Amino acid sequence: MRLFNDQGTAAVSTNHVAAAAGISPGNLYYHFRDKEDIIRELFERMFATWDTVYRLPSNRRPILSDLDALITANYRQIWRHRFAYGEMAALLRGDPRLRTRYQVMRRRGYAGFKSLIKAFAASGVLTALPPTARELNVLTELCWVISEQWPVNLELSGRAFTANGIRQGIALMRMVLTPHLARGARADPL
Amino acid sequence: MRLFNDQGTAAVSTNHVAAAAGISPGNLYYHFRDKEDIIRELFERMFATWDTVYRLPSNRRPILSDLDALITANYRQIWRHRFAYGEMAALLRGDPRLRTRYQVMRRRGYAGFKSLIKAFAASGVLTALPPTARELNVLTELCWVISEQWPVNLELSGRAFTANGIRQGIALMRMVLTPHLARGARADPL
DNA sequence: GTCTATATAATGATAGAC
DNA sequence: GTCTATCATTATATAGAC
Repeated sequence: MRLFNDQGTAAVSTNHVAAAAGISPGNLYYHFRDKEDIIRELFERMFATWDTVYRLPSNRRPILSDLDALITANYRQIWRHRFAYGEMAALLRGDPRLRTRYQVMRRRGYAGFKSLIKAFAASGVLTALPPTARELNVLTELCWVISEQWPVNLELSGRAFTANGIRQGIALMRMVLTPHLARGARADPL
Repeated sequence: MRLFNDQGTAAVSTNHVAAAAGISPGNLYYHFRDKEDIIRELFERMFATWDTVYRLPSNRRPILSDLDALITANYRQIWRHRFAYGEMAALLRGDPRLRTRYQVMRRRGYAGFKSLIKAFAASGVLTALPPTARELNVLTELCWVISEQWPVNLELSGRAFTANGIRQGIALMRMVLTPHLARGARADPL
């Protein structure tokens, strides 16, 4: 994953992976059927983290700072797997099996995202959610796109993924959500 | 560009490009130094279109429908060059020269984006722009990320880039801009 | 400018010993 | 499970004739 994150999947050969892992190419092919299989495994590990990352405190009602924490955790998560998000379209185009799998997990993730938004609404953090289901979908989609793309976008612009970069990303998400925030919460400092 | 859009740059060899162009591989290398050079040329053609696409009517004040038209034109433009946006990070990582060039053009494009937003504010379409320069930057960045990523995102989710897909993209951009729209303009149907 | 032919190198992947 | 050795294929890129 480190190699893929740093150089992109196309620039990293199976020989490189084997060398970095400290094993022989032959041994690598004992553990993985082919290169696509390695990438699929990395995707699965990524999917597996989704359930734990996008989770609210179970012992109390979520508050605004939970929202910030969630956004931050999300960005870190995406950054950790940036090889995937930086060339997702190319990866999915080349591997139909991975594409199907991603789209299934994406739908699940999207539903989870919407649940989170609704949970923040129920707890009074977001008091002015869009009235129609359709608009709520648009809002969810908006959050999804920004979540998924902001860390890579940061890299593209030449900036680094630092605390400051994350802060800028939170500002973006806040600008989307502010019109839906409870009145008292809006003044919360970044 | 068609091959790259359909299969991704890594999956398309120079031999494929030559065959699709109806010339020999040797001839292709007479016209282009190497594969990166081909990609750089495609990027340059893309950059060249930016000035013509992101442009307001010169003979009158821009109105709300101009904003929608601009967003639509933008999405179409991105879609036409989706090979670039679908694997931008990987492409820039592998070609420092391209990275530098992209970042220069990106800064220029970002400044143009901000000018457009200000022009819509000056003409009364956007009446409630964020008060501080900092917030205006966040809004601009937000529009930029969505512009750049929505068409590819549409593809990733399994949807097609059709009139309907574009309409959904406009809805996204509208949700970002609505809090800043003039009151009378908000009721405008999609 | 365009071609054919080819050099060179790397890649993904396998065979088979241990 | 791990290795060495190697294969077949493919890709980029060049040489040189026309």
